[in-house]
Amino acid sequence: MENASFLDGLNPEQRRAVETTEGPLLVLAGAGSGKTRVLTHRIAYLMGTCGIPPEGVLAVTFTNKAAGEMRERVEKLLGPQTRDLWVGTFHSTCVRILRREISHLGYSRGFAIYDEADSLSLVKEAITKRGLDPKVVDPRRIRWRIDAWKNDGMKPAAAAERATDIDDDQAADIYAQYQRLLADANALDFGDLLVLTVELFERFPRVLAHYASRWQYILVDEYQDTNRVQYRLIRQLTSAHGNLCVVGDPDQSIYGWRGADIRNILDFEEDYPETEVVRLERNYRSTQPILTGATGVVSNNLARKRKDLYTDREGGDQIRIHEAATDRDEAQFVVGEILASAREGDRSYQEFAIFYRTNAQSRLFEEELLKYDVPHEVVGGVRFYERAEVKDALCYLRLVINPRDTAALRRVVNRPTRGIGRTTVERAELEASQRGETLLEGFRVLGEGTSGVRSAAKVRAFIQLYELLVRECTAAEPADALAIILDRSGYMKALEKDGSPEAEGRIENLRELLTAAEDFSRANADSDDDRTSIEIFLDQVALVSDLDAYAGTEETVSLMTVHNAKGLEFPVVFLVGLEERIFPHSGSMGDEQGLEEERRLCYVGMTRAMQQLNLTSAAERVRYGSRNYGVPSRFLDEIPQEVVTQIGSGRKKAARSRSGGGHELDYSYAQEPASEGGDVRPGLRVVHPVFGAGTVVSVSGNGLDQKLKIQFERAGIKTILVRYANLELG
DNA sequence: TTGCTGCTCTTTTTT
DNA sequence: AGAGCAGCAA
Repeated sequence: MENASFLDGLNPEQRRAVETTEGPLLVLAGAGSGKTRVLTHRIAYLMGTCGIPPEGVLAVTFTNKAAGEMRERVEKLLGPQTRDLWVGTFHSTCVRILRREISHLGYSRGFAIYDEADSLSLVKEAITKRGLDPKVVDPRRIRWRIDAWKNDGMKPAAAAERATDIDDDQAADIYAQYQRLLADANALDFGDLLVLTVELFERFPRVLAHYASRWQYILVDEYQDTNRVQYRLIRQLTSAHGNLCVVGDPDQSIYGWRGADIRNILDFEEDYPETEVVRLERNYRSTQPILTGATGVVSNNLARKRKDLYTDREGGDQIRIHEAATDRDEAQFVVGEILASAREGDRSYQEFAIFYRTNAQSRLFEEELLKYDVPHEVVGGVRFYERAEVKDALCYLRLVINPRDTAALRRVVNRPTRGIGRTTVERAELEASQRGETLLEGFRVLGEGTSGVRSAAKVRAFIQLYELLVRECTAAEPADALAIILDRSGYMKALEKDGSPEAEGRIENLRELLTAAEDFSRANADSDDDRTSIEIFLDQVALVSDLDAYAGTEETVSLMTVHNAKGLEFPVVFLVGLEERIFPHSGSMGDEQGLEEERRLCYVGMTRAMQQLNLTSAAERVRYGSRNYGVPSRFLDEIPQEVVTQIGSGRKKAARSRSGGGHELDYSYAQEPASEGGDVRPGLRVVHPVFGAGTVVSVSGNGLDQKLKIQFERAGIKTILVRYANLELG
């Protein structure tokens, strides 16, 4: 392999970022400046030119998808010698380490990974165990607090010590209880994965030494979004050599609420003396108006290092702003634009993306897209692996692997309903805690029950089912194990018997789960991991995000939150719901920090656009089932006006609608009817901006109210109000 | 114990 | 508007 090939096509700064292999390196990479390219070429350069073996490199990315893509791109440069190269998220990397080493910390290696729902139910239990009432002490808030502590690397003792008020005292107390429950269940939550890895390295220097000497070169992507524990982990791993390359952009720091600490990147040069700094400021993605607009917004942040992005792409469309009267109108506008642009601009659907601030906003757009048969893909929202039936199946599997997994057991014991209700579960819990045994043991005792427990026979049957599953599933491949579970538990049968459309959907989801499990086995056939196949499968499932499953290659319009849009790019972007209290979100407007993060989020959304950026808002919006009136986002005013074009109704219109009660129709799109100068009669050929070519079937109404029934070639029969339709003669 | 009804609460964003 | 939950009847 030619040495030069890893540097080919890189600009001088990118090249420097690749070639500076020794010591700490900070790459400040503006949006669209080719940072992924730098990372992949750097890895290839390390291995291909410097002769570093693959196992000597660790690359940490933000999502599993990014990890997969990175590995793929490195393989393209180097060939398939990347097996021992570790690329993963912080969480997946920690899981792999812990599966090998966690026995040092007194957990057993079959530990379960608890997601948010599992963790919440355990917090609830912890609250009760501390003699408090979950209705009074909000479990969600406590969970949030615990998570924040974990992100800061604080264990219960430290949290209790630093608690400054009664609330914190109480939370710290529950935190301690919660950790005991986790330990009893042999389970870790997301935060633990990081915290325990750091603890492991701290307490067992020899274990740390093993990994620190293995990974001679470490790369971290999206460094602006790392939290304190992640920082400490990286510090531990690089203590020996300091060969650390971090890539990030302070302007794209959008996870402060999750514990990301922007100090990590701002203080990097102090924390790692003799840091080389490379700035990537040339943008390869967007046209000048988009870049000017986005920079205009983010430069309103006071706490910001100055940075100048530039692009060679002069010209290009202005940023388009549309202020709709209602949220429904907004959705109609966006979908109408997509349809028109797909036709006239000759674009394929995958070139469009719709970004919103909150998941709940997706619904109207989905409905509208559905109405016009536009293929689309929603990223996020209700996650596949969190759907009730999918999670039920997985909990059976979890229980087979880890009999102490109380959250899984509680979930599964009466699914499908088998007569083991709340009372019986409580009795088993009592039994278990009295004997200091697991919940499963509690059930077992109940099942043997000579005491007059009415449900004893049913519990016994469940225990037998469980033992059967353990025998048949433990050594099986995940897909086979799941099939056995769904069969023997009667789960599938219960759904089939149900027969309702919802049940049909559930069955469909379970089939999809089986397919996913089969795909998994195929992909991991030659894995040299020392976890069992089921273990790896469960680990993966626990840590996948929807973004990971998102392919982005099919002929579909993409819908997602702005957070999920990070790292992606699209030719045409619609950033919607730009209203005060939505974007910026009401929850973040209180303090300057929160507001600045919202602004960065807006910047991230805007800079995803390559050619055309559309920003929309609605004056009136239904929220929580009631009407709300909004004001256009301040971010819209922060965009330099010379790069903006207002489309459709102006702000005056929106203001009128807001103050004037009855909502007025928007005439700005009204065109002269196609009938001008001649009669419209059935048989006339017309072209509609959205539905395309068609033939008039019938005419009704007069003047402005004239309606046409049109048979469209592609869209079927629709009734169209001539006034709004902007029809042309075809 | 189940399943129904009517009430509450939600919404930030997610590895 | 919709989901999730508590409370109640069968």
